[in-house]
Amino acid sequence: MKSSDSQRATRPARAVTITEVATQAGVSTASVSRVLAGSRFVGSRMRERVLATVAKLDYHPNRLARDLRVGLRKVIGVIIPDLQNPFFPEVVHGVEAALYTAGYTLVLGHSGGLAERERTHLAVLRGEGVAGLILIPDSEREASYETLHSWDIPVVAVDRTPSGLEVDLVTSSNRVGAREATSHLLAHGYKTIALINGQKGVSVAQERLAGYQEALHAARVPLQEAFVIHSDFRQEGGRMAMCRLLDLPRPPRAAVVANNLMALGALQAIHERGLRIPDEVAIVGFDDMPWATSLRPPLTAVAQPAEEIGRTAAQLLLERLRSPGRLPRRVVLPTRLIIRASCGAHAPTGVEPVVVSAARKHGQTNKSVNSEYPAFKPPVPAGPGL
Amino acid sequence: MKSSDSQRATRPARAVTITEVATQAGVSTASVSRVLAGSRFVGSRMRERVLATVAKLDYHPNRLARDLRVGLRKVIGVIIPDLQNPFFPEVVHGVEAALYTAGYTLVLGHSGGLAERERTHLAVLRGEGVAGLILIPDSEREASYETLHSWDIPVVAVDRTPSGLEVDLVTSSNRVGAREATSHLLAHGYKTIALINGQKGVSVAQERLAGYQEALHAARVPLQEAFVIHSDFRQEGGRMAMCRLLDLPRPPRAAVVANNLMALGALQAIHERGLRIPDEVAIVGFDDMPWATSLRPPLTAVAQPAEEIGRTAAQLLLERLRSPGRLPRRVVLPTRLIIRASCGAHAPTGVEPVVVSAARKHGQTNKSVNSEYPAFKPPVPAGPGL
DNA sequence: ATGAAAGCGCTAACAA
DNA sequence: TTGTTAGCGCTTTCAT
Repeated sequence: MKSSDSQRATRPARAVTITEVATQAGVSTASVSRVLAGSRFVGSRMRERVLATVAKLDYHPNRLARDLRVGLRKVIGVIIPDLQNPFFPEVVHGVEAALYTAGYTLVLGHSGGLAERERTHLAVLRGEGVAGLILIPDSEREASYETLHSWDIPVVAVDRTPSGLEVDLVTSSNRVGAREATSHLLAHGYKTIALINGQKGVSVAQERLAGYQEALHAARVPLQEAFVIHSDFRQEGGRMAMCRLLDLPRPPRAAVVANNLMALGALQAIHERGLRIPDEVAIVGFDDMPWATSLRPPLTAVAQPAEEIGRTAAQLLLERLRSPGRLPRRVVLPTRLIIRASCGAHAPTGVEPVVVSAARKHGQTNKSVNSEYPAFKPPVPAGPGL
Repeated sequence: MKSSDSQRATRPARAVTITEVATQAGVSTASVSRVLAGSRFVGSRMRERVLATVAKLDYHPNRLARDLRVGLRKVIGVIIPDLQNPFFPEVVHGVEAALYTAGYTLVLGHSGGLAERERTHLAVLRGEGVAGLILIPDSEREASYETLHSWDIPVVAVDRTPSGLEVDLVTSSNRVGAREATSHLLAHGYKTIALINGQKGVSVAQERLAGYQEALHAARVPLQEAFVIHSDFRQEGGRMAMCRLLDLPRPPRAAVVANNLMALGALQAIHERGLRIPDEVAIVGFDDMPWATSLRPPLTAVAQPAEEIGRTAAQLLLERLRSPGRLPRRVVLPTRLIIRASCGAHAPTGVEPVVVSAARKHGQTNKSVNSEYPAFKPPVPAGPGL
């Protein structure tokens, strides 16, 4: 429209500025600014004139200029490690929802688990002057966030604990979740239960391992080293891990798999060998994903409130923006064991899964609610593993 | 560090500015700017001094100020309709990859299929002065992008055609994909094939319908109205659609399902009725998702190169940024029919799927490569539908 | 090779 | 109630 269509410039056509509006309306830029800011100190005639001109010229205020002047940006940076793992987009979804409501804009950085990319994004976000940062730390090395120290903006970490960083943190009750998953299998008579876990260094993995150990310990079942495999949170990793388990002279009769992609891989491995679930191998996964119900048998899983995690993280950030000074908080959102059929339990109703337990918010551990379990008859598995 | 830790301000601590660096180094701001810009006209002593001071002060240039001054922003806006559907995050992943390489930053907006949200994001992005826009149009009403007309920046649409908008477009060969899926089923002897599709108004849905029709027509199989269901691209929609089909007096023996979430829903419905796949109902889905191989039977699907779609979109945008003026292009990326077992075909090797055909880039239609098919014996389904 | 100074578009004192 | 003006942090002529 306003650009020379004949001889297109490389730069985008300069946009309408507040000055042009002011001139056209025959008022000062200050007045235009005031009208647009909704100041109470403007005459109604003035307001009309300005608004009309704004509409006529299709004026859009330049946020850059505004933010530069005011020294405040309503922009939040989000760094996530993996767009392939559906868990993270859901978290982002939650973040987005909260930010949108609060009028904040979201700048997304994808680290792909690469420390360097993460650093680059951090630098860019800093240059952009984002008001706050939601960080889902890279899975590899979770240290080296010294950069953040010299950078005085609120940060909230999600899902994984960045070492050496005192910030708000939102996670789900990984330990409890893993414990419940394991206990559930134990309650059904499984005695040889493997854990396919993520990288050793990652905090989620550590927590899930801890939960697994707790459950075994509580049931006085000795931990077998060979049954704990540290993989990489990805599908192929899960497949290989399960292969290794099945290659054991005395393979486990059940497995807890510590994330959704690895669970998929584990299932693959089991199918490839023609083994039946849960009769020959029982499975409890992590993350309740849309496909869980479409699998045969449907997948029992420890559900994490991904979206709520994101929303909570955003809210924490927004709060801290209002009142810095607060001490760092950690919010632990409850996981839920959703019992379907892959674990060898028969869900009472054909369709609806059984939901078991929940940790409570704000760092509390959840009490186990084993009493809520329907009294399943253990499958009494007979096979190599027993 | 530099903020008063005792009496935290609401605003973030003012960052180090170029002026401070200049003063500290005893040079002019212009020099600092030049050094940082990598100008050749700077003495080596100067450079050293500046660089040292920059490091000492931990100076990070303010991109806002820079961009305001220069009138150019290396920021691209991306608007996507649905973060729950794993297809879109993968597209974003591709976009991100390309943008990162080119040094661009990504601002993400989530419309959730809501026109108003989309408008809001558009306005914000405009205010942010993004250099370009990648738009995956809202599924509901794809019109009303008049806003974009008055806004003179390059836009590339992805996946769906925004009506009334002359912009670059990246899609996959939806028509061909749907045709191949349908033809494949026909080739295996299925004569009653349903299509579970997305909303009528959406361009992808239209294209997939067209492909479905083409295949039927080519095989001289009459189209049955009742077999074409327009759902909503979501899981529950797919489930209900499949339920409706199975409730038909003469239900179809096979179905093409036009996206991944709906396919999951359809499977659910089939399982709920205790029907066997593919013996009683054969299924070909859209989108080759990680879980396809973990389903039993593994899901035959029309794969879309989601990530490549995103990467291509970003590249198109970047190109146009360099040379506006160009005429709008549309790039059609090839789909691939990945044959597994849910369609009633037996993949030759136990594990590796058969990949059939591909449309070629840049708008060409792909030639069907039926010759590549191993000679499957049609399952000769005997049931109500035949 | 380096510095002085103008100005990007906007808001917020301060005046009037 | 409205206008004038300084200046946010940066780059970029234009001098020197």
